[in-house]
Amino acid sequence: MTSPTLVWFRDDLRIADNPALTAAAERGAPIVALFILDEESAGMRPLGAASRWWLHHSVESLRARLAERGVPLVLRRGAAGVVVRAIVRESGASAVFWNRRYASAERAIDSELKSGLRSDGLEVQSFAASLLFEPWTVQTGAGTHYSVFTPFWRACQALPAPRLPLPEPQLLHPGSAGVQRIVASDTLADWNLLPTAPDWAAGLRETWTPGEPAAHDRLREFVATDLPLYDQARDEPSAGATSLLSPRLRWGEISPFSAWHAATGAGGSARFLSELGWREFAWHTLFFFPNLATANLRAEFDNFPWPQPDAQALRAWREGNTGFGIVDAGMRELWHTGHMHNRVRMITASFLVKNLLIDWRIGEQWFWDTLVDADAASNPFNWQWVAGSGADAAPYFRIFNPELQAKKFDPHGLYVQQWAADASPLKIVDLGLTRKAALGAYDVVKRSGRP
DNA sequence: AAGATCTTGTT
DNA sequence: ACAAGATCT
Repeated sequence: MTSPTLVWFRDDLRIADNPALTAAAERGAPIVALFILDEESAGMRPLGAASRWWLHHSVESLRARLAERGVPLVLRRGAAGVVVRAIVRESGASAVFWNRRYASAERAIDSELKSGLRSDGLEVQSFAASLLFEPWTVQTGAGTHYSVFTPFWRACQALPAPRLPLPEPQLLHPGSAGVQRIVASDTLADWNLLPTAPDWAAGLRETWTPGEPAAHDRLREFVATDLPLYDQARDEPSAGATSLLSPRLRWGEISPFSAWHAATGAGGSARFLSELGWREFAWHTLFFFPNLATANLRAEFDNFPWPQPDAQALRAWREGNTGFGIVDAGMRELWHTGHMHNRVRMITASFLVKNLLIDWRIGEQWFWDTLVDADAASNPFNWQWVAGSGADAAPYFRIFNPELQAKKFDPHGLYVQQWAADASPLKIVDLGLTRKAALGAYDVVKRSGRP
């Protein structure tokens, strides 16, 4: 019996353009695939509810597709460092391959495992798969990381172009099926990832098909029909011109390399590529600032005089009952579909922080819980961008006016009509007064930064 | 990835 | 009178 190669899947729930899986296939030995639900290791952020829903269906899709190719996907729950060692023992694996992760708790787990397994004599390899540019390869002239997007993205584009995506590896080796030891697996149902009592996921089911095949279908459709109009239409939430790739990228059902080359091959859109760039920049930032979700990137924002949060206002924001059509439409779209148009994310976030004066971390946590694309880097990065506390952030005095934004980007009210036709017109705040209050609070931050 | 207001240019 | 552009916050 040949000792197998263990491929540990994490944020890369795909078969195509999966360098770890391809390298395992080339190694020739049978493959055992593993996915761990790690709710135990120190520092792991618990998945939000919408993320758990997506994960369930995406893992199910991956399991079925690997099974068709003769590769068992073992599911286990527990601290990854312990589980991987157990699976190595149980399977008799002599090599362990995975694609890299970039958040700090995950990196700590992975590097400890890599050195531990290697000193046990195993072959361990990690691969670049989830980012176009490894964070440490993008450096300023001074050898530091970037804190402003434009020079960051310029530096990325001066690096060698992103590699071509890898084709699906050949996984079925004649005679290899069934020769592996059987390794016990949880069932997905054991993990209780889906909501019950109540089952609030009907809107998610209507909206999304998780899994690699649907991700590629969407990419093809986006490139063929939406990309030509992208630059002009991406900011109109009723236009349906955005890629809808965010949850697929977050879970790695499709790689950024596939998205990059599909877009450039179709004539490209500098704007769409730069959106991929913002995703890169968010991960670049998280890599060098691991507390991005909890700490202000600009330390002077620690002096922001947040008032006691208004529980009623917060609830109205969450439920889409603020009386501002575009805010309410966005929050309802989010609740129903687990997604919100990018422009509207900025508007609703600005409203929470700058009109309700509620700490960006509270909004970030709500998005974390309700977005199917909740991403450990992009979500806190973008909240800090809106709040003004982040990297290359919106200046503190840039306060969106939701009514002007609606006039500009939803001039016919189609988006508001779609999501908030029945919303109450009663406005919970005065935009002018709350704007002044926010400017006053930011002034405190500004003055605190001076000697 | 902005808003308010002031300035300049065109009817 | 109004719009586009510059400037400050």
